[in-house]
Amino acid sequence: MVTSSTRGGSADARRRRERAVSGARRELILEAAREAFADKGLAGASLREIARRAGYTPGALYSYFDSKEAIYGALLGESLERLNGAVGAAIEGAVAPRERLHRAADAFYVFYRDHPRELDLGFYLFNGVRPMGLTPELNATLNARLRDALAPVEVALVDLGRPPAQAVAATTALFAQMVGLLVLGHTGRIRLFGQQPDALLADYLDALASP
Amino acid sequence: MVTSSTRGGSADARRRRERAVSGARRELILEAAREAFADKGLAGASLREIARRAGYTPGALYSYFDSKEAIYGALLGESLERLNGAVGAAIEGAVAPRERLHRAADAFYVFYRDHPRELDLGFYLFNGVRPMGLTPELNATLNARLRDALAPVEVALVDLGRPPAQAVAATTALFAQMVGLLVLGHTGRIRLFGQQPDALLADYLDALASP
Amino acid sequence: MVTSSTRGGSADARRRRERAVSGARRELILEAAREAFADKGLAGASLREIARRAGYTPGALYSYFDSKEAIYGALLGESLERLNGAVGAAIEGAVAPRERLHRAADAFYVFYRDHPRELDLGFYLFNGVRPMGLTPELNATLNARLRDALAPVEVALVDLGRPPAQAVAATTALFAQMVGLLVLGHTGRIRLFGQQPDALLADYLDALASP
Amino acid sequence: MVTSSTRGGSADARRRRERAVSGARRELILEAAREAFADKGLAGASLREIARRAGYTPGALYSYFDSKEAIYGALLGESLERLNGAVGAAIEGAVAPRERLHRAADAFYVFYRDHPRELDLGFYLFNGVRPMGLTPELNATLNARLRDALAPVEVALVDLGRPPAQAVAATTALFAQMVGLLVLGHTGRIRLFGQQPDALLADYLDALASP
DNA sequence: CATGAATGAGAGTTCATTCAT
DNA sequence: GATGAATGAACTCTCATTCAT
Repeated sequence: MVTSSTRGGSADARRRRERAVSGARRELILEAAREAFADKGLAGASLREIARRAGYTPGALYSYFDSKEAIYGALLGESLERLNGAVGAAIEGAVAPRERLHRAADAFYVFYRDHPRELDLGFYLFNGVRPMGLTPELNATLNARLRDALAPVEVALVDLGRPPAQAVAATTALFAQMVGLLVLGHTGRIRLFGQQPDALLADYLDALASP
Repeated sequence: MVTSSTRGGSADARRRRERAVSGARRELILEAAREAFADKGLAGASLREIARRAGYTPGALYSYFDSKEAIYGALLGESLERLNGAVGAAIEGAVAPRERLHRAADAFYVFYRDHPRELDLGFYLFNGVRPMGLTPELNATLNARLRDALAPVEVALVDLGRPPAQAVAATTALFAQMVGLLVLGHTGRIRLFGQQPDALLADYLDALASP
Repeated sequence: MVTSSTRGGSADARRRRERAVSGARRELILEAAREAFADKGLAGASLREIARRAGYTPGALYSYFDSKEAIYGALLGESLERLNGAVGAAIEGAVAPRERLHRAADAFYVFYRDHPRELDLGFYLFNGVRPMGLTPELNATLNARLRDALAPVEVALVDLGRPPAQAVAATTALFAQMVGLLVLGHTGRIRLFGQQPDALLADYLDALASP
Repeated sequence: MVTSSTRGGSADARRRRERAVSGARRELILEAAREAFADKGLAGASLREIARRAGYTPGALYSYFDSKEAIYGALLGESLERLNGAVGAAIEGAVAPRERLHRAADAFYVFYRDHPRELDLGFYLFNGVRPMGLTPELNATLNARLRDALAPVEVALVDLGRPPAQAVAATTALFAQMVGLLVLGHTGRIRLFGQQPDALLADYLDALASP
């Protein structure tokens, strides 16, 4: 592109370049936050700890984020992107609705089973009635991306012949089932009953897909 | 001995009185803790806050509990007692297994739906792999009381003709379903799908009870 | 004794009996304090810890001692008694002044080398210019017993022909030498120089006893 | 690069200035700590007290030191520097070994006689077997500086014709003698014997220097 | 004599955030 | 944009001591 290749003088180009650099550094901070969460969980992911891992002083992060909660929010955003990516990749090439259903649900479940801290993050930010520290816009975006991640399940159910109203109800119930299994699995409560969350989910999906 | 029994068991009586008073004050502290949890959640229920609400100096609480976690543990213990009471009362007089199943599950669900902080408490104390400040004995007790609260469901399923192995798996799955619905309801996530957790649970139970 | 065997009624006898019992319990507390000191040092020998080891509640100790410092003072008193006992036993039967000198000094040194906490105790109580929490009477007693413990050294030096003024100066210098070796040994500082406190003391005593 | 050097090394200068200011404030804190020690001793020199005297909030000190023990360590480090300075200044220009011996030992002794809290500090930080909150590096440095302060004594003894092994033993013994005199002088124990620590040290040195 | 409870002060440490430079 | 410093509040917990019972 001409504009960007004309050397430097353009205020426009400079602005764009700066934004790109800034975005990269934002990513760097989020990466540090992700590692902090994975290593030490919510309580350990203090702003200081994140800054330390990112190679910054605490104050510097306020150039990129308005507050600690905002970092958490951005991190949750990225997490949801990865979730959608995982679900999308899982159903790629799956033609049969039954298979799509299984693959989509499995991808969703496995994503959180293998990254339990990202589930914590969502719970933390939506603790109590209203989200904490998130702008309404970000909140809406996050909600939409969550719905997106479950949409393939709903579509598959419709393709399996379920009426739309029933499909959305069944999707919601499956969502609840998965969240419940994840939480109980994560806290070790499920061992109380000598059960395996993975097997229980498989049973649930079998029942869901059968006519 | 004659002397001590003729003197009216005064030392005995005093000891009994003191224990009762002490127990009442312990309750008072737990009540304050419960309120602190309800008002401000886990993060807000600091030792200072609990002491303030109970009308005590922070240090005074250490006459009754060994640590903050011990208060949490006691609180969870009481919560589980109330849960068991609620479930027990609900199935009182219910003869038909199907009705017992519905009533027991409903009581469990409603208990946490109406006291969401007590669900948080349980999650907090069993965060990560190992419980935090709880003695192994208390931990075992808490686990047992949780199983107790779900036992009526399991029994009803057996009475409905399910083989034992299937009954316990179904109970666990129901547990997960309820926890999922509670968490999603509590964080408002379920509104995303335009669903009502209560209705979804009813559907789940209907399916579970049908042959 | 008649008085004490005539059953109970006498107020005198009762007073005496009570004092004996009280003294025994005082001893019990001091024993607990000694153990606490030996196990955990000055910082760990809190009033609570001492009470716990003695099988009492903290408040109960105030029936026997006016303050924590008073317990420390009494403990130091007992320590000095044992010190005098050790020194006395060491010189028993020693005729030659030179041998008495060696034995007395060695007993003194070994006592504190093997019970370093009791040296700490003395330093603690006389930290700063004036003793803390000790009555002047107790302070005078403790000082006198300390002098007593070193008196055999002084006597031996006189018996070796030293003029009195020189004997007391030499005793004081030996005292300082022993304290210095004990402190440096206890804190490991003496290892810096690759020396052994015991050997250094032996050299010092040899020089002292030679004409 | 031309640009950065023509612009006067402003970033460099700034960095240098900031480091100097920071160092000065560190000194200010250490000065406050020193005063707190002098006024109230080890027990009274709490982090809060030090911060108060320095005009800081308690938390602010953590910008300069990692822990309370680290402040103590730095303070001891400075103390040992001053000690070395005092000893070094004292032997400046002293040619005769005998005079060097006297001057070096006197300087060492007088330093601690006039600043008894700094002796306490050293004892505190090397309490028990292992140093408390000090890094091994700092510990090694402190040990080395202590040896340095006594090295002139050892050298003078060698210059007086003592074999090396005897010189180090004699230095250690002198060290112990001085520490003993200081401790006994500081706690007033030496008055018990009607002696003056300064005179006793003079006697000791005379004996040490004589053939 | 002894208890159990309570006080009030204080311990060291961590936190998110702000702001001059 | 980034630092380094600082705030101010909060954290859990421990202490010696007191006192009604």
